[in-house]
Formats: sequence, structure tokens, C-alpha cells
Amino acid sequence: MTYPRLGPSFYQNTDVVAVAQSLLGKYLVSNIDGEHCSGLITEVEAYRAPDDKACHAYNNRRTKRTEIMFWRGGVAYVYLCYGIHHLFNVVTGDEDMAHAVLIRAIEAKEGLPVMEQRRGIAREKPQLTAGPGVMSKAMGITTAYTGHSLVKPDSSIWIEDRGEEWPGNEIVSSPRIGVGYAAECAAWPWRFYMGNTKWVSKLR
DNA sequence: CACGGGATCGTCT
DNA sequence: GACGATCCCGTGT
Repeated sequence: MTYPRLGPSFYQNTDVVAVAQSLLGKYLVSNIDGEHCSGLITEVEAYRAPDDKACHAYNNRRTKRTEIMFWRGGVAYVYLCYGIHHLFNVVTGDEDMAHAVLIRAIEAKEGLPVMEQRRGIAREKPQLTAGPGVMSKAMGITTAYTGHSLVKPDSSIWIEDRGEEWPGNEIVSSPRIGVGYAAECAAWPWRFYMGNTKWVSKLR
């Protein structure tokens, strides 16, 4: 059974907050090192230059790292956090719009044994993929994939719509995690997660 | 269960 | 030279 991949028109939507919410319930899929893994997206955060101080590209600041965020929607933006964790984002909007959605948690669906092996965890539990760093680790995603296409037929990472219905009124919003440095923007409720699952990151 | 701190390095000042 | 869109483990209760 194969499912349609989300295409350019989905990612090129210029409303990154709307895209973030509509990513809930979709399937993130990776085919890395010959291993097929997938999971239901349960938690996301939106980041939007130029006005969002929590966004790496705040004020449209271009650096070698943030340049990827200015690309047309439909590519991955992966960067290293705290020297250890690889955080996976989906670039959205038009060219020169530095918008992205951080995928923070998934509910693992396929490739569980590989994910557990990559994580060093013996049995299935939310700790496997709930949290942006551990999600990437379980899926095999590293900074090597920054700039990687999500829409080309031969890409290693993509997102599928499997047509599964789930009640959109179960979306919960909250301030984003770990952006307290971003002054007034820190309060923007741009973190979204499914209210009816335990597969979300812990509040800290 | 809450809290505190260490790990670890690319990126920008 | 400082710090971060995090995670894990140890300690104490």
C-alpha cells in the first residue's frame, strides 16, 4: 500500500501557522540506511521570519545555516541543538520567506525495531519519539539532510496524507518550548499538539 | 515526582 | 568566547 506524498502546493502555503496545524495527523516517513520508518505527527511548532524573534532567521537574517529557511517550501531544515540533538524542520512558504515548522513528536507506526535500536530503548514507549531530538534520532535524521527535498520521488524523507480522519478540535495550542529568550514572541501560542495522545513531549 | 546539572559543538558575536 | 527551538541521569523527598 502506498500513499500520496504531500506535494509542493502543501508546503508553499504562506500561512506557516496553518501549515503547522494541518501537519498534525499526517505521517512522517524516512527511508534511511535501507530502513523504512514512519510515525503519526502529534506535535509541532511554527517559526516565522521576519517578525518572530524565536526564529533563527529573525529579521530575515541570512547566514549559511539559515539560508535553507529562505528556500521555497518543501525542503528539510535540520540543525544541531546543544551540540547533540538534530532538530528536524519543514520549510514552508515561498522563496525568500523564512518560515518553518519544527516536528517535535510522532507516534511511531512502522520500523519500531529500528527506531528502538537507534534510540537504545528496549520497548515501545513515548520516550522513543516524543521530543524533537529523540524523534530525529529514531528516524535516522541528521544535519546531513538539511536542504534535502521532501517532495522529489527519490527523497529519503517525506510526509504522507493517509486520509485518516481525526477530530481537529482536539488540537491544543501552547507557547513554544525553550524560547524564553525571545521576549514577547515567547508567549505566542504556536506550539500545537494532539490533545488525545500521550505521544507528546513533556512540559518542562 | 521535582529539580539540577552535565554533555557537546556548530554558529555567530 | 558564549550560548542554544534538548535530553538524560543522579539526587532527594
